[in-house]
Amino acid sequence: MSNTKVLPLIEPESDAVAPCCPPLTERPFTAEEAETAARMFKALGDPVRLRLFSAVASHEDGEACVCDISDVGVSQPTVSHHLKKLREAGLLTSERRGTWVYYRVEPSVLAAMGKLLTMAPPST
Amino acid sequence: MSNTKVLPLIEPESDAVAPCCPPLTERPFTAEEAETAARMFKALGDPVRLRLFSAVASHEDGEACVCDISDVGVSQPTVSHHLKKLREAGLLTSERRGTWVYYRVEPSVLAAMGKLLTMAPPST
DNA sequence: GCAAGCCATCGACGAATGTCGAAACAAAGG
DNA sequence: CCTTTGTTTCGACATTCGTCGATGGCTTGC
Repeated sequence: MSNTKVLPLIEPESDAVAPCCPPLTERPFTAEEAETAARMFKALGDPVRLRLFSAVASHEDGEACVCDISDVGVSQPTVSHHLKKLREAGLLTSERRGTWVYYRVEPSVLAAMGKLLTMAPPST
Repeated sequence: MSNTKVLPLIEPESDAVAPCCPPLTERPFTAEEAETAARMFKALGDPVRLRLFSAVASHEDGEACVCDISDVGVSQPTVSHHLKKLREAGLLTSERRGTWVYYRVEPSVLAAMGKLLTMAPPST
């Protein structure tokens, strides 16, 4: 058990994070842009996921143990399922430290989604 | 049944528009807040709807005829279905003028959703 | 090693969703 | 009127989604 490796923890899912699209108001989205952006919106389009995400985002140091945020009215497997969805959408990352697993928000994603929703400045 | 109440004319859909929630990062969302906010994110969580919304939002004067934005790769009834969903979520409004129906973005909603995604300012 | 606690995965189920073609509705023009 | 054109509604279908209980994998502590 010489499992001394420390950080092969970068998720393959993190490519969903990247800057994807201009503001929604700038020009009509292409099919590809829409596909990418919709994946992120969809991830936040469920009440339970939104509560979980908000719980992590507002928690101390921007990270939270699963055990701290599991009280959202659904079973434990369901919580785990939703956290996985949020991970796959690139909104959260997870890391195991000893007994517990900690989730953390990917800050660049919030910024990217925020920009999508900005109004275009009055063009001339 | 002297129902003299004055304003039953408000669309049932328009309540989804209102200021609903603090930034996601401020504190954990309540179940109610999550329900409201998730409805809006869900509406944008489909690629076709996102393209339609973007097409309207980026169109001249912020409004567009259905016939101008129907080229998103699905049948016309499906376009109509998605536009209805966006209306019900409070993101778009529609108005018939003669032969054509025009859709228009509800600007306050973009602002509200944008605020949800803002990072909390460093506390103290 | 073994029991206990935390978290993820599996398999199954009903409900919701996206899609279409056909049909209905509405306005405009002959 | 009747036809044409633009848009919505209806009915049906396959797929996806949210949920659960049961099970499995890790890590810690005895």
